[in-house]
This record gives sequence, C-alpha cells and structure tokens, in this order.
Amino acid sequence: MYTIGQVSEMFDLPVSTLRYYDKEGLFPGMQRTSGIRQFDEEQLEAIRVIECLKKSGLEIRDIKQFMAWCAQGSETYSQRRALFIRQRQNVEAEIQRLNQVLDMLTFKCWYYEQAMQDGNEDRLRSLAPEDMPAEIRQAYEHAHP
Amino acid sequence: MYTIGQVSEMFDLPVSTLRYYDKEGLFPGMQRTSGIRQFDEEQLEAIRVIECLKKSGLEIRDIKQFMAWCAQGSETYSQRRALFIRQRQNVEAEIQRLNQVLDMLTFKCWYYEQAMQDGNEDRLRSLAPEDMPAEIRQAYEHAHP
DNA sequence: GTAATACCTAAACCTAACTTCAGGTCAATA
DNA sequence: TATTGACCTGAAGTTAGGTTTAGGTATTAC
Repeated sequence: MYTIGQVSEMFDLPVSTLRYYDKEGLFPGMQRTSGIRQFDEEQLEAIRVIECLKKSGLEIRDIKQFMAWCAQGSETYSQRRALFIRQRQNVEAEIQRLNQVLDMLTFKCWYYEQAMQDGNEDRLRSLAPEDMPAEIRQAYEHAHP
Repeated sequence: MYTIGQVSEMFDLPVSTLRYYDKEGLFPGMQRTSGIRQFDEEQLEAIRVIECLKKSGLEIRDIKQFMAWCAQGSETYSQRRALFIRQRQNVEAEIQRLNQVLDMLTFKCWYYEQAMQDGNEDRLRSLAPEDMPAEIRQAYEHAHP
C-alpha cells in the first residue's frame, strides 16, 4: 500500500495528475483510509495500463471505460479486445500517415539543400518529377498522391 | 485572386480557420482591398505548406516562423532546411514510438483472445514470455523494454 | 427600399488534459 | 506550542487550435 506521494515518485507523475486520474474515474477500486488514498498493486497496474493506452492515443474517457470493464470481470473480455483491435487499426493508420509525412519532409530537405547550392529556387521551380533523383522523386510522389 | 469564401471552398477549410491563420501571421504577404483579404497564388501555396507542416506535428508558431523565413527570401534557406531536418527526426522518433505501441496492442489483442477462450485470466497470469507464441512474445518484449 | 449575402472585427467560448490556487485536516517534530 | 509537511477539496487557470457570437459594412437581388 502506497500513498499518493510515493506513487508520484515511483512513476514520476505529478501528484496532481494522479488526483486528476482518480477524479476522472480511472481507479474504480481504490480504497481510502480517513480520506487518504491507498494505492495498492491493482492501482499500480492501472497506472501502467493508463500510460500504455495514453501512448496509443486513447482519451481519458475511453480509458475510464476500459477500467470500468476491467472492474466488471470476465464478462467484458470481448469489449476490451474490441477496444484494442480498434486502437491497433488507428495506430496502423497513423503510422501510414506519418510515413507519408516523412516522405514530404525528405523531399523538403532535399529541396532546400538544392536551393542552398543554387542560391535561389529558379531551377527548382521549373523542375519536373522526372528530373529529380529517383529516391527524391519517389518520396515526392508518395507524399503528393 | 480569391476571396476568403472561395479559398474556404477550395481547401474545405472553415472561413474562421483562414482568418485565424491570418491573425496568427501565417500569410505575411497577403494584401487587402478596402479591408477584404485577397488570397493569391502565394497564399494558396502557403495553405498547402501549412497543411503539410501541421500533419508533421509542427505548431502554429513554428509555421509562422517558417512563413516569415519564406518571406525573407534566399538568406533563410539554411534555417528552413534545418527546420525540416529537425522535423524529420521528430517524425522518425514518433513512428518508432508508435511501432512499440503497436506491439503492445498486438499483445493485448492476443491476451484478450486467450482470456475469452479460457473464460478467465488464470493461465495468462502465470504465463512466462517463454511460453507465449513466438510472434506474441516478440511483440511483448519489444513493447516492454 | 429592403433583405439576403459575403465580408470584416474583437471578444468570448470550447475541449482535453492537466496545473495551480486557496483554504482545510492531521501527525510528527523543534 | 507552533510550525512543518503530507495529505485533502473544489474551483479557477492554462495551452493549443480553433469556433462562435455580436455587431458592423458593402454589394447584389427582388
């Protein structure tokens, strides 16, 4: 059993954040003694899960839903699984989007490298994709579908 | 030359967003006639760039800086290039982070599939990484460094 | 001539996820 | 005894990136 201050140290999370999570219902089973929060192994595991779900882009209210399902027991396995499947798709899509962004940035890096060499953008402005280095052209075309 | 309403249609961006961007200094060279904004090719290109930079996670104030550099001309090529190089690193790091998150989600999907089959988490709780399917174990270990 | 549009501004409002503040309880220490 | 420190609360403040509102101008449509 840990106090909020100890947990704050353990996870390097501000005390205010832990209280906020509690207020938002992210620790459905947490006990108190004379008003003071008691974090036990269940809550520590909850914090680990919160950190994971947050990283995947889940919002607090969805994490709250998940915690409520966990508290409900084995009847909710399929909902929990569905949440993770949905979230995996979201993250996959996000990675794909970022890979396109990456190609755009690669192109821009090349562009300004050329501009620096030329001292101006005249040549670049009249440059067709066919005249770019293959690698850059590929990035350009992937980034501008 | 286009009015704000036409540009709003062209890019499917609310008029209020375009005014907001203008207020934030994202169109340094924009002209007006009797108070009314005149979007020309330069501003349209600026909007394309804004969309790109936003997708890469850049904040409005950094985009403003970039636009200011563009307005300054060829002296600022190296700053602009440095911005894109930095941003490319950020996006690369973000993709790496998301790939870890993906492994965590893959593991969780498997976990709840097993839980559904078993009807409880008893077996899973006492499961060592060595006893997981190779693919899942790999995801698990990549997600929990 | 008036009413609907499209434009303008400044300022208030919105959401998420916190953080900060003001004020209060309680136990241990100087 | 008093004061320090860790806990508590509810409410207000913060930031980013807009959106909404209230009020005003100018052109076109009937």
